[in-house]
Amino acid sequence: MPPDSLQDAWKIISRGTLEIIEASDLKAKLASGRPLNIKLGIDPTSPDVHLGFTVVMRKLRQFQDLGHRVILIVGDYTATVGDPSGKNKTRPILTHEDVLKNAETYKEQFFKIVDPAKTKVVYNGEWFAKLSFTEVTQLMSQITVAQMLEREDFKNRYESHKPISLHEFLYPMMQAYDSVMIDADVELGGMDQKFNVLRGRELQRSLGKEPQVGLFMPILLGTDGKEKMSKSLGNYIGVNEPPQVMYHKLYSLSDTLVESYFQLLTDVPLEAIQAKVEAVKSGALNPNALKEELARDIVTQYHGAEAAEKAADQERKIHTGEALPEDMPVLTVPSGEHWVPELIVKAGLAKSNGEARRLVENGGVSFDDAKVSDPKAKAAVTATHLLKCGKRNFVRVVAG
RNA sequence: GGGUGGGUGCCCGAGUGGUUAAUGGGGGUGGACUGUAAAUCCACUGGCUAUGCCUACGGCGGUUCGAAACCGCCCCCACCCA
Repeated sequence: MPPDSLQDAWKIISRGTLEIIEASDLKAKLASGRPLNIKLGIDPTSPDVHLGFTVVMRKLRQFQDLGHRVILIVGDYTATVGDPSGKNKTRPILTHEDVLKNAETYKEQFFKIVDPAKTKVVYNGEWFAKLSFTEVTQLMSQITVAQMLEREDFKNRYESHKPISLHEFLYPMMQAYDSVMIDADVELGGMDQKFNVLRGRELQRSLGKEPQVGLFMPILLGTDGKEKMSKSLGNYIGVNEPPQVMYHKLYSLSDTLVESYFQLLTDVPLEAIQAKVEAVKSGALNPNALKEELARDIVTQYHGAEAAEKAADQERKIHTGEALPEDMPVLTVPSGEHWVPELIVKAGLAKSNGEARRLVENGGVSFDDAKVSDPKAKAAVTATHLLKCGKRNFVRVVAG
């Protein structure tokens, strides 16, 4: 590889990374000109892929575009152990069957970003199923309890008197063993994976193999701008979400996240991002405009330019009050009088009559643009009506 | 195996016989403001067409007019000792 393209490659690879251990090793590997084995291990516990996962996937794709090979390790075995990383409690152990099913859903979403032609998928049960107890023992003898307890999450749990099951100690070593088995050159992960990835490096070295490089990407914060993006926290944007939903979530993103989202989720050149952020700071650029650009870019990646355009248009209309969402949910009920809270529940806008009642009492509900303030109110459904709860929740109520 | 401290609503965490779905915080939802966001302020936050009824403080029994609180047994967690 000629030196200038090597430099370009480095620029692409290092974009957005938090840490590369060791950068010099990676440069050497890249300079060798051979296709590298880029490892990503997944533990398909939740099959819904959100933008947080795509940070790493995009990086994989960049490696592929530079001629390298991705090895996706589906942790069918490790998932039954449960990665303790970043958790303050023991994860539930999945059945093997669940894992395989989740893996399929995961792969489908994974290949929206990563090129399947340059990807090898392996299940780590392939080797772990054959490992003897003696071999496991030998593997575990490579690390001490004190070393394990240095790891942030274990330490915290230990100190705060939360349980740590002994089997959780197996996980980092299993992940390390994966690297050995596939001759990983680079392993990608979030910073929460640092400990595990470094174990892989150590293990390879002690077995006389070329150690892998750890490439760590930042954890993408969720739409609230506080916690990491996660489904259970409800601050996620799923790659399978419809364009309108995706657009809206991105558009209502916390201001503080715009720069990092651009950096980690788009290919907009870093200098250009910087310039835009400066422009917003100086007041030359409306922050909304920048968010709009972000939302459009990302929605385009998953749904195409046309869908993004449409979503942008819809979003704008909704906010200016010009129009209602096009595809709002429809609730069909027999014509006649209906207790409003009941309609709200049926429409899925509240979980219980009590909650719906409270919505009404709080003044968040309107029926055909008339505010409903009496929780006992009934609405006459005769044709097609508009039920609104809060600013953005609309339901078409149709007599039928 | 022995000892100690614990298990409370979505989460954290008060409460130790008696108005009460159960202080407070977080989170969530609605409203005001705004830029859609943030910050701030206000309201709501177990279920039930409901001035009442039901379900709730690890589980099951018991004491009592009355228990989340007292007693017994059991389950679970952490720590210390072995």
